[in-house]
Amino acid sequence: MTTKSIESASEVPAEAAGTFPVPRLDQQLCFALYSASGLMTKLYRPLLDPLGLTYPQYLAMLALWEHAPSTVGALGAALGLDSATLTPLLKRLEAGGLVTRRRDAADERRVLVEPTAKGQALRGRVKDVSSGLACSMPLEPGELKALHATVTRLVSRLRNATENAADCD
Amino acid sequence: MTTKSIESASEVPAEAAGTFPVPRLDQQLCFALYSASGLMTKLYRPLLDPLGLTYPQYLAMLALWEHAPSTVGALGAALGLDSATLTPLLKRLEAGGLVTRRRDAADERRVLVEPTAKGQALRGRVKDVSSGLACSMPLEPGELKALHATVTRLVSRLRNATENAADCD
DNA sequence: TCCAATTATTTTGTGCACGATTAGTTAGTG
DNA sequence: CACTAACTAATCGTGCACAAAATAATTGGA
Repeated sequence: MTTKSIESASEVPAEAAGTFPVPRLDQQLCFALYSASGLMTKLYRPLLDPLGLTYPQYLAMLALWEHAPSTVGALGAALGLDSATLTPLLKRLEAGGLVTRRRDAADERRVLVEPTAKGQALRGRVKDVSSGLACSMPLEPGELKALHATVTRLVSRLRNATENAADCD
Repeated sequence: MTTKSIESASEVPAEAAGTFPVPRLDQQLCFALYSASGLMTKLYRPLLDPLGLTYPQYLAMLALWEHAPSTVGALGAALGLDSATLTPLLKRLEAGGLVTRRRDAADERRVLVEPTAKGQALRGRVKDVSSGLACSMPLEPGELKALHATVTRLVSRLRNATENAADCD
């Protein structure tokens, strides 16, 4: 593992104050998560393409299949997305005939989103996505479960951290 | 709320009658990784803003501090990014005076990227980013280390899976 | 020498994501 | 009855990401 000492050999001309110990890319958890997320999206792409969905659109449909009708705000809270991201995404889903968007009669500020019949029909084809993916998951079941639990815990705590936004400055 | 919290460890029989058992959002590892990655980026933002860096730009600088000069292709391999993504990103770093881009004299096809003095100077201020972040990391050290190891293994295997692209169809 | 294949970068088009801003609705106050 | 405050969604500008096509230089033959 120790591939050190090649780095400082010649190319970097040794700053006056000396080179600071910068965190290495492969030691950063954030980079590992960033890479894993990107690769998962790439893994989903060929499965979602025939369904006419992008990965975030797939997540939105999952949330709507679980609970509908749903307001844009509630959907954003479930997915961790801003309304500025969600609105155009939902408009594309609406353009594809998968969801409907309508003002809530009781509170005209809200917009209710709901799968159409076509959107519901997509539900059956999603099983193939999950099963096709499970077979590509290159971890043992127990390991995978533990990973999911840990990441979920991390997410729930990061949510607090980013909300408070001034924990330790 | 308590709709059957069993994950149905084997296959799904219920072909008929309407609603198919769609995977729940909070049971999806991919969604957990997606959320974690997004939240990490959000957590970094206030720390990187004063440095004039976005999160992907920060990753690129980390890679360049480790090894420079570097070709665009090598950088893309290290970060898992396409050159079509990297080129405009590097141009913005160049516009900010943090890196230089020049053709390789030995092989005019390549473009070499290297931090400027200003880019090197940023190195010292990055320590604050790491330390500021470590304090917000809401996991125990051991747990964090295990998580990093598992995600790293997942990433390396996903890389193969996405390259081969036809493991189990 | 010239031409085809290879390699690397850039461009184009589509979509995701966020911060900041704007507009409209609802509710609470004087 | 305005008038204000809080809330919801939409809009604008910037930046990230990828696939596919276009561009450019190098290399390897015939």
